[in-house]
Amino acid sequence: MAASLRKNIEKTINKTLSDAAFEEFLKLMSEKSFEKKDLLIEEGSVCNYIYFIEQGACYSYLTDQRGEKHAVQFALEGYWISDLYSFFSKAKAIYTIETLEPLKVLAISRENFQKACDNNSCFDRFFRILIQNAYVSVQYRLVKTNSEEAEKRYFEFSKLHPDFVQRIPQYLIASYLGIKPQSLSRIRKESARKK
Amino acid sequence: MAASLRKNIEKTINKTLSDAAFEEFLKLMSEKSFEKKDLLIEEGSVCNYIYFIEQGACYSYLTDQRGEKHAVQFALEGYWISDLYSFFSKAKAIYTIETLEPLKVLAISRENFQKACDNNSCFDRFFRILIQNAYVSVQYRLVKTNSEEAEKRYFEFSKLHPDFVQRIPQYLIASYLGIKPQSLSRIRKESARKK
DNA sequence: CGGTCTCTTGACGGAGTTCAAAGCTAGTGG
DNA sequence: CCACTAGCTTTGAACTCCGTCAAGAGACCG
Repeated sequence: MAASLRKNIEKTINKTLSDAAFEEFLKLMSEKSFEKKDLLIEEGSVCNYIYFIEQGACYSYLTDQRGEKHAVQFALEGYWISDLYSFFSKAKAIYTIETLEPLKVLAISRENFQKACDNNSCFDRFFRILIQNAYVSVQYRLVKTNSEEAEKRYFEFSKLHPDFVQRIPQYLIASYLGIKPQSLSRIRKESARKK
Repeated sequence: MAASLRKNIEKTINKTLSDAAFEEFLKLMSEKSFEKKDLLIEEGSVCNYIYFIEQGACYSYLTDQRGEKHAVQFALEGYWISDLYSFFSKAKAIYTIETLEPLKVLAISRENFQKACDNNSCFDRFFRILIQNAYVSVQYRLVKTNSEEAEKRYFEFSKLHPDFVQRIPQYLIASYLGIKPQSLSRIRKESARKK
């Protein structure tokens, strides 16, 4: 049970956990299930959990003043997702997290997160590395958004995340890339023509 | 000495450090000075330090295939800067860090970073929070880049970072915002007209 | 003061948006 | 199991924001 979580942690900190240490951590997490289109977090409410995806797919987005949604992150099996600012500061979340498929997650609350880190400092390290990887990749995405055209960004994305392209609707991928669905459709059409 | 660093750490982890703990940490850092236009890290070489800015200003950028530079981060007094991916993985850096003014920094090497975290787990926590804050703000910048027009991004930026607007050349701010200097000039002209 | 770097301004062009409408697809209920 | 609907994708035409090219004005430094 929760083998994927254990693997995820051990791979991240690059060392094995004792059975006891892992069991202790796992006790601090609760399993939850969601239907398709359910919200894990809603903008405006406080985000009390960090989620590890066991099965299914979801994504986070920001809603702008005109009511348009802008995809921020996708999460499939083995990914973590949350609104970290809200989680750590208890401020209102600015992002909403919505499922794309029926979802099974392991959730850790703020209090239990604190406990986990206090019990065993390797979890401070684990979350540091997790967030560090997320930071590095978001920073890269930002600089690419500022320096590359949409077409190139799309091909880099589909090379890096073929699984996302399979399972996530095109209009959300467009949003994630910072373009409109019409534009992505044209990019794909044009690239099909070339070949 | 290094009071600003101590304040920075204590504010971040939200508790005071013992003199001994801080001294121990400080011993792991070395003070370095740079002239204006010096490079702290160069794209293609391995980044071996994380830098804490004591005095001066610098910024990181990515150079694209056409040789154009894209500003990624600015750092003034009290900020930390590095190429984290290169630092942690020992891979070649993709960013260059260049001073904008004569610079005084405290630098921590990879080995000493490891020691600091091993000696005192509050540094694992410190760097987790530091990177977490950076992550939250870069993610926000990205979604704003994808959802707001350049004019609005510029005003949000100048409201949030009036000190940057004072000390950093306009063409670099433009680059940071993902637009050309000409466009930023026109945005500023237009806003002056309105008032 | 001369040269280089930065900022401004103008005219034009192009990547991506907007608006609109028509296919297409998948999920739902009869 | 099929029909219907809602949501997704595609396509076209006009438009817009920002980029590109070019040139000149201003600022800074040796």
